[in-house]
Amino acid sequence: MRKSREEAAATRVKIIETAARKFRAQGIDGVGLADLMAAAGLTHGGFYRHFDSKDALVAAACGVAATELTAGLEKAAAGQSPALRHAVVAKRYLSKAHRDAPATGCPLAAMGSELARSDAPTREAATRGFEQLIQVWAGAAGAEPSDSMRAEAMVAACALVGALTMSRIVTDPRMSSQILEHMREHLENL
Amino acid sequence: MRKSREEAAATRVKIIETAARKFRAQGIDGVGLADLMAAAGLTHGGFYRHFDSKDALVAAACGVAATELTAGLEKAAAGQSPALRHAVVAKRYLSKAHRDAPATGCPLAAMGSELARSDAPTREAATRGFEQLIQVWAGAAGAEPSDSMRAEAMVAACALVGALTMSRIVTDPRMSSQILEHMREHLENL
DNA sequence: TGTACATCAGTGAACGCGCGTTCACTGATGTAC
DNA sequence: TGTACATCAGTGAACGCGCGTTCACTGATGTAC
Repeated sequence: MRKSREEAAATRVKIIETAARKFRAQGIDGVGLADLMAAAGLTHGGFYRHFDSKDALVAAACGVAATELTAGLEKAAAGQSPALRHAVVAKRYLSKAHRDAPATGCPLAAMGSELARSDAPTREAATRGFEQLIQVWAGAAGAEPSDSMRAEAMVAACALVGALTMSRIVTDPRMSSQILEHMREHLENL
Repeated sequence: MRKSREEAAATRVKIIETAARKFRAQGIDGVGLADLMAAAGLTHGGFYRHFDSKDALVAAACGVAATELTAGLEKAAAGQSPALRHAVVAKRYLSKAHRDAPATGCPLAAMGSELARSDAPTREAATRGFEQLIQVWAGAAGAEPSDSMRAEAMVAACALVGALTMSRIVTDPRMSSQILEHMREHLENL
């Protein structure tokens, strides 16, 4: 039953991407490895051929999720003037579509409080993801941003994560929409 | 072994306050009922004399945690001018002491992503807590705030939650401090 | 006020269940000659 | 290029463990007369 190196590499990717989706949708503790492997089309026994532990997978999944998110935002914002860039990123990140699809959205918002309690490799992956989000806001593809631009981008990134998280918690649909809209206006006029 | 009504009421409070601390420190899924009841000085069998389920306790604990937080902030901010009020609330909420003591801090930051996946009663308790935080920022003890003041307070509350959450995730201590400081400056100059 | 009895707060053992992890096994892949 | 053997990706059963919840039981509290 041995698979070729190529197939094994593809399996690994499949596991990570399945995990990235399921952890965001159901939380880290909410997903069992047997569940997860079945969703990836495998049995759970083979898991440890690819990862040392569940925690190691969490770190990998968090990294992939963050990179996919920021790549999508960067693509949408590429080539825009600084002001428009902020508008584009805020509109996309603070959309109802993003709020209603945590499985494919920002891992910092979908798993934030769980990440704060995770082990060092996972928090490092999350930190890199946050750094990427800051870069997207600052638009610093090439050049180093100034201190004040970087400070502003850090603030904006936190505000994005906080607003999306709160829009998902709140039970009143009207209030949920208002959170997204008000934060969007605030960040566009920054 | 029956206890008096007073004693039973005190036990209930003890369970809720123990839960409020432990859920914030270890996450909702990270705390078992046996653990929790032992921490409250009881055996786990008696839990269901007080609550229908773990979920019911989560909702109660979330409500108590939010009320204690906002009462503390309101007390510190009481009687201040609007501008100073924001400075006082931001300084306290975005302090390293708060960051390093999630067990006694804001439940929205400590359990945010888990709350987003919780049942309706818990999310309603969290929503009321968020509303309280908005009121504290707006300083609307008596009067109804204007639409724009309420919008600003909503934005500020989200930004507070997001910044505290991110400051706990990030592995670089310098960056963690910067998140708190930059958000504080941003909100003070709002 | 005193007595008889029902109530129920808290105990501790037990329930089925799913968790993360381990392991013997299979057989196709990869390697050495 | 062909053969012999080692490797290892994936299977499926099993491990001990802690989970939320249930239950028979104890005995002090609360109630009815």
